Amino acid sequence: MTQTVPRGERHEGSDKREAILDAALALFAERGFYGTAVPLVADKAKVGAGTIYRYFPSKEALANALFQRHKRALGETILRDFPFDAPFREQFHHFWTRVCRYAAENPVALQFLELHHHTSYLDETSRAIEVQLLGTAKGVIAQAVSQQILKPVAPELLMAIVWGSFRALVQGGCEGLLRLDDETIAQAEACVWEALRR
Amino acid sequence: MTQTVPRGERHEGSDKREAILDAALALFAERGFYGTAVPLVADKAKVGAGTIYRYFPSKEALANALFQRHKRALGETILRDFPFDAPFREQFHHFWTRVCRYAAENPVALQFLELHHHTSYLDETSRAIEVQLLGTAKGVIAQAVSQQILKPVAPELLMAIVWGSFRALVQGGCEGLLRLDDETIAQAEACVWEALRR
Amino acid sequence: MTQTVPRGERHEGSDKREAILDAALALFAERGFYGTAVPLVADKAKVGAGTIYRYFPSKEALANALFQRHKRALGETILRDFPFDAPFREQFHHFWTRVCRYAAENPVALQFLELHHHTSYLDETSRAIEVQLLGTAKGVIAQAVSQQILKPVAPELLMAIVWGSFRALVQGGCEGLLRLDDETIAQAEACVWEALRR
Amino acid sequence: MTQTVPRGERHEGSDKREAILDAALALFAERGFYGTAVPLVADKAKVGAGTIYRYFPSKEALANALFQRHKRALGETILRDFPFDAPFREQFHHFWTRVCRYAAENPVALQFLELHHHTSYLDETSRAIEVQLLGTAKGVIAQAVSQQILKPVAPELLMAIVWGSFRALVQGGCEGLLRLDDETIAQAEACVWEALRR
DNA sequence: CATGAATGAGTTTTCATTCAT
DNA sequence: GATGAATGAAAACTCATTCAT
Repeated sequence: MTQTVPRGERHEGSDKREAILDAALALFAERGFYGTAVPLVADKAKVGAGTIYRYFPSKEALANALFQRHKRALGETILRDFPFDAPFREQFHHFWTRVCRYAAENPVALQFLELHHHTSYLDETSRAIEVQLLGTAKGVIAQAVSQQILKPVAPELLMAIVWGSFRALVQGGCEGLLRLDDETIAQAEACVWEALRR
Repeated sequence: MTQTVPRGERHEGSDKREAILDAALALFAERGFYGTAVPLVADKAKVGAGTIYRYFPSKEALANALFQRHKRALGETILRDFPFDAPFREQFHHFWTRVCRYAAENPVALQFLELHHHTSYLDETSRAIEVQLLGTAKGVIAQAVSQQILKPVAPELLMAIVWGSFRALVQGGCEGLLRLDDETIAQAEACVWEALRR
Repeated sequence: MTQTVPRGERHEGSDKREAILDAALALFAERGFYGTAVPLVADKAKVGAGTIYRYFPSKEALANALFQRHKRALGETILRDFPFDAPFREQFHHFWTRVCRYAAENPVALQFLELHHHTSYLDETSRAIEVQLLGTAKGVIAQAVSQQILKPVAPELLMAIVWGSFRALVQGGCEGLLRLDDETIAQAEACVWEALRR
Repeated sequence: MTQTVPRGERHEGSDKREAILDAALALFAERGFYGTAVPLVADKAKVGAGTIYRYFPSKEALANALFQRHKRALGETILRDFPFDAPFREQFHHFWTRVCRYAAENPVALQFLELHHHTSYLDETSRAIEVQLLGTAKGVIAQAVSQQILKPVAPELLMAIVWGSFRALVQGGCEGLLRLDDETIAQAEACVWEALRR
């Protein structure tokens, strides 16, 4: 019995914990937070209902752990190797490619992250992560606007177009209307770029 | 007892029914379907909890009535005087202006219509309305694509950009990041049009 | 159907509320707070489990309402017509007679009031009532001590003897070892008085 | 592995068993039987939750072991060297001194023994010990009554005064209102004796 | 018709007990 | 033997729905 688990990891990397997070992700994404009963998560994760409470103090805490995990992963996906010094066109390409590839590989996570009503159960930490990412994005966009690379409109408007298009793409992908293959991603990038650029 | 109600409308136009629908709209939009308790709707509508069940057979039915009412209104807003024979650019202008104005006037309705998890409680009728609107839109777009007015990509992709941008705009408006005034609407139209056009 | 309930009493005097309080009193007295499940109270009160929560926001609140009601009643029993200006012997007689008669008529209430572990769920109001009664008692006793009517020992010691004897009497009554008839009450008074008096 | 355990004691004298009993005593006394979770006992005893079940078949059994241990100890404290042939006054002195000293040294044990709701989980053995002690006491008292040393009232009444006063004293001690020093014990004895004696 | 008190099935959460390690 | 993670039955509490008034 060769144990592949090297460190003294109690909870963080536990099998059950992962199973619970995965089950919760799928169910929350499909049915929403309030529409998902805890025993349903337990069943899907193949653990007892009580077990969930050994890993998370409450249903809310579970949702927050989930949100933070995936929001952080998304943030890292975008920011890893981000070409801060390259021209904005290239920055946008980086962003779009990464974010779409992430969505293609984790469609459910995206679906979950973009749920409404996060507000009612997300804690400070979760909100802080969100705010920070948005702030970074806004900074980059605002700079490009002032450099007359992008259309002379409010950065928030451009961000809405970019992120709204992306979200709709992902949702279309989940509903089977669209496939998020490389070609579609590239086409979408070209379209959205036209919306942004001066 | 002088009845001011002229026609045989028992329920359709009743004050209470309207109050219930309004209250439910606000609450569903804010807290979601599962996050909203029926007695809360009753309180906000200033009727007894039981009264809701005189107008709607169930909470689900209430949500469906709400969905259908506002989806239909949105559809009519778009389709009334729709310039089917005008050039696509003008059609898009018509669509965008109408839909944005509707959103500016009924932000909560839009918020509600775009909730996730409608799927779990919407009935056939509600889904049919949705599908029909989407079908019409897709037809118009596909035609414009084949006329080489729009970029040579899947109509679904273009629709995602249009509707996704619109949704994000509305949400930005609701969150106070953006104001949906005429100038913003016009700017957004110009941006999105660039995304679409060949 | 002659309604004897004249005023617009919603909750305070409601039948169900009374039934719940009575059921809870009996069960808490018999099995303790933590040993009594809410549905058990509901069953005994012949109401649905949910109904309890229409009258009391929580199990704790129910226990507090119960405690305050009976502690107040006990306090009033003692203090009504209390002969503040009479000699202490007469004051003691008043106290002992009243308190024993109250116990004979409400043995379960007494049993409940003297439960351990009230501390963990009683709120400020409940505690305040308790403290006030004890304060009054201590004042009266301390005065009698300083008048050399009672033994020259700490008032707390005398109070412990009085109240401890009384409690044990009541408990003996509940367990069927003792009957709290007038003769027993008088005998006990005589005994305890000897413990107190100089 | 040098075993320091001399006799064949597997369980009886084990360190862990003692730790569990001590932890349970403190927690049961403070929070009651139903208010105390087994894992809490395990934590306080610094053993695994499962370990408790190696020493006691159930939570109830643990409570019974605890009750029997301390009730027996109390009984032995009273009965060791009990002057059965001495005059009753001396017997009472012996009893009162021993019992108060025991309480001063083991306040928590006393607090536990006098908990309500023992009834719901105590077994036959536990009850038998209680009954036997009470029987002995009653015998001694009844004899003194018939010898016209004590007031001509029911022995149960006198016992209630003695034991009730004692309990209240101990409780006052636990709550910090009273200190169970030798002087207080002596004063209390004098007071209670006046209550008893003819 | 309108009501809102009443309900019990369902929700989140706890905990005595078990069992693989 | 000892452990503590795992569990499911049961706890406290909520809420969609009904029904007597």
